[in-house]
Amino acid sequence: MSRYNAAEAEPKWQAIWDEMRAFEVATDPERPKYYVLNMFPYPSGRIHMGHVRNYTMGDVIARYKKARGFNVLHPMGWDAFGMPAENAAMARGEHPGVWTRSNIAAMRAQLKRMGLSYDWTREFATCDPEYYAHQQALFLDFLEAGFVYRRDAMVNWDPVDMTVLANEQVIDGKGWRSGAPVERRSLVQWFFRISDMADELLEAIDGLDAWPDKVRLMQANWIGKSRGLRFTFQTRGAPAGHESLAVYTTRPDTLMGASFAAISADHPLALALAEVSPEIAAFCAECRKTGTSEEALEKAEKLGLDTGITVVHPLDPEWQLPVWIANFVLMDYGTGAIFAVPAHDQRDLDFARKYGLAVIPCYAPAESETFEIDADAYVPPKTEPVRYVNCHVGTGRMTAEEAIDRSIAHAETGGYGEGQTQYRLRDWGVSRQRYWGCPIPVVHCDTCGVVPVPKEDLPIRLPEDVDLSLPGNPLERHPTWKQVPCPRCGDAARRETDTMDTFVDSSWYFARFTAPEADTPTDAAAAQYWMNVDQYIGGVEHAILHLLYSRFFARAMARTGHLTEDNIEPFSALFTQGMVCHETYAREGVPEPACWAAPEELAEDGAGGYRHAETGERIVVGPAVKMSKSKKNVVDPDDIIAQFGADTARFFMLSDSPPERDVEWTAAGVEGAWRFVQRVWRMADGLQAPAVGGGGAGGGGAGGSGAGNHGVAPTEMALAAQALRRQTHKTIADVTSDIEGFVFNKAVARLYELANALAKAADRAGEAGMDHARREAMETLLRLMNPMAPHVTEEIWQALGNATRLVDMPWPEADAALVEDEVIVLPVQVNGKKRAELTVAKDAARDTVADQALALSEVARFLDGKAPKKVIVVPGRIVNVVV
RNA sequence: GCGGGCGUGGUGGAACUGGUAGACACGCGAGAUUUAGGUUCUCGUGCCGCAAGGCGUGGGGGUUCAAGUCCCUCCGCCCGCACCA
Repeated sequence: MSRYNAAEAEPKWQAIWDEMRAFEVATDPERPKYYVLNMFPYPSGRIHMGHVRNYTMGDVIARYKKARGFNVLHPMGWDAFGMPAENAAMARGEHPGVWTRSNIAAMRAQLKRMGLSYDWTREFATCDPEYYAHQQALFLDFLEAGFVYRRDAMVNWDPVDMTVLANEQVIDGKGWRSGAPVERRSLVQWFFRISDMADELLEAIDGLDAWPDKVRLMQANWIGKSRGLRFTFQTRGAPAGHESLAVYTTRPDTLMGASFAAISADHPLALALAEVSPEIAAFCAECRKTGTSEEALEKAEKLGLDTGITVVHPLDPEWQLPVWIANFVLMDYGTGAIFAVPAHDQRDLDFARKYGLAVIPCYAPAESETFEIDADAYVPPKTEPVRYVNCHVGTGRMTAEEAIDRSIAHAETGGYGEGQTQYRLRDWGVSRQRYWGCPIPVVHCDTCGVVPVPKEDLPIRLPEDVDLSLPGNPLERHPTWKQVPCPRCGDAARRETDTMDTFVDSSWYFARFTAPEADTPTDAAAAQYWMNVDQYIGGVEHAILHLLYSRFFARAMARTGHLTEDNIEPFSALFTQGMVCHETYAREGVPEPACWAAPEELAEDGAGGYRHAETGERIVVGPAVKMSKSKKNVVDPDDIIAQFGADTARFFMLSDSPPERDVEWTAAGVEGAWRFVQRVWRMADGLQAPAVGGGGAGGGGAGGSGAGNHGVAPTEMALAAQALRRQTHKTIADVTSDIEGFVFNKAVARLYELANALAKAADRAGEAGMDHARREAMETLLRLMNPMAPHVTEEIWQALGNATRLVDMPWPEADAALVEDEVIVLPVQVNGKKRAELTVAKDAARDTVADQALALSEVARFLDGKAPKKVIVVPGRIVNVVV
């Protein structure tokens, strides 16, 4: 009996597919298309198991859809700009481009060993001038259309990477990559006007019904729409130019509960006051320090300073409120100023208690006569009716929503304010003071100002000779690169030295894949045919940034003629897969970073545990966590492919856990997948020579019926053969719906079941129809398994004597007559507990079923000769006898 | 704090609109093959019990002929956002 040799077969089949150009596709309006895309990787050097899992899922979908007759676009490329290349360049003295290119070469080779069905002719890297030239063209068109602008802005400055970060890249007040506390600086920056599309981007989320709810919710929260009232206070005692103070509130129904106004330390009024008051200046400086760098905002104490200024309450000219500068008021939301209602807002209450300010309730719990605010603000849900006791638009029970509506109307009628919708989403700052990114194609001229580079001069290439040994922007320091004549007047001018955020690169690559050779960013015909991406697959960590930016980009591209309005939602369906985890091994008694041991450092201790092979320390096995170099719990895909083959790695990645959940990588699990691959191979061995006994288990020399069994009428067919055929066709139906539904673990389970049935059927070789049924089952197994384990299935398919290639075979069709059972087994319950089973015809009448159930001895036992109270028959499901 | 998700054997996980809980796999146990180990094959495996039977989906309560699934309540874990007015 031979053994399947993956090391030999896999490269062979990969070469055959290459030669066939099996996965190269072209626009073909005659055929339906399917575009399946995995989030392209950053070329960090090596692929990891997360990539293997992600790309295997995409490949299953791609191969399956191809078999279903679709013209499948399945491309791969590289998200190749970014900081790590510069860091590596600094560390090794190697040019970022050289480092990146060699990483790409290594990773491409790894991906090829996995047998993924990519159209490699479409490959590109975002650092290719052929790619970023078109990105620059898009930038110019966006600039002309008003989607891009430049302004002086307070930015998040990463002092380690010496670059600006987008709000989205600041996590807990720290740079997402460097982890350094972010500082605030004022710089002139380029922005994409994404906030103008906030409402459109929010509304369209409703239509993304093939996206995970979780992602849709995260995007909606990120955009953060709120409805409220904007109105103006008249000030008393404020410096000139600050006679009024605008505030925004989502609770205008609590206007009567106002006890003070508060402004941000960055508010123009605060800045004006700081000019003349050292005390205020010092306080504002203190606020800014804690603003972003303090990580424990939760514990951050409310700080405030009374400015001495007052404002007049809009509903009562005699009523004046003090104006405080408060550290919890943000300048970049609303107007940077609020009015505070301590009774119904916890922050305001904390502040009021600390500084002895008034607490005035507007509404109270319905049941309470003696209502008092203590340490907790009273904040009932907006949708529930509450008892208003002090409100300018009415008292008594009403919902806050209703009161808010009335309050806005009241303000608009009274002319002191207007309804306003606010968004949390802010414009996307894309300027980065780095070398390894796409240059922004404009020139700064002292006479003409900001001048776009003419498109015929694109790309603006990055200079090759750069000095990366110093912090800061190498383009700024370059001796000649930025010196150019102004495209408009010809005088000496300077190039823009900012490069684009790398999220820009990944915001339109999916469109470029539809025509990677086009001499414009997209090709209309190709984009029309291939877009949108039918299935996008990637990590949930991109749920907000990348996906939101891409949605913005598609709209901006449509409005500048690079896509159509049909393609403003680029990803029709999204799937976010879970991570690949692995146990951790810690050497006992060794402190944290040093304690981690790699699996190969372990030795079994003979008692079911491990010791460290060299030091002998006891090993504490920790829970499975995401694979990471620092925890030393990574498994290298190359090692697995070398040992077991790509099919095994792919099959295991699909088999153990639901795709959206984390999967734990275990040696036992991989071996299980490997055993299954070998088992399928052996089963085919038995089928090749049915006449010569001894191949399969048991059996003996009963074979010999040869091919004559094909076409045996069902009535003549042995029961076992019929049963096998039924199972084969049920498996087709189940696996098909499992793949469609992205439940690969269940599809795998169905394949195991079919294989088990096939193995059992080997005992009955030679029975009428059995050889045919076995052959059908075997071939079906191969065809259903092919998208998951493409090499071994091709190999067996060929060994079975087929001249065709599975890669070209259509998906099997389930015979509806064989999927439905004629006879079914119904569970029979007595008082809800299962007591017996009953075999009946599929379409047996209720009464017949009930009678038969009552006649069963297991049921009669409980009846004791009496009639049952009730008999419930759910056709095709269950019988329940109530006594 | 706000929003979302999850909780099922020793383990990963199945269970469609309420209808046989534990598919499939791993692990474990017994046996067969093998010089031996591994491989392979067969059988068994939720828990208690010799059995009949009983108990079982985080805890408690409810609806129903029937609840992992629906409702109420409590507990635990995970993720996202977070001084957003």
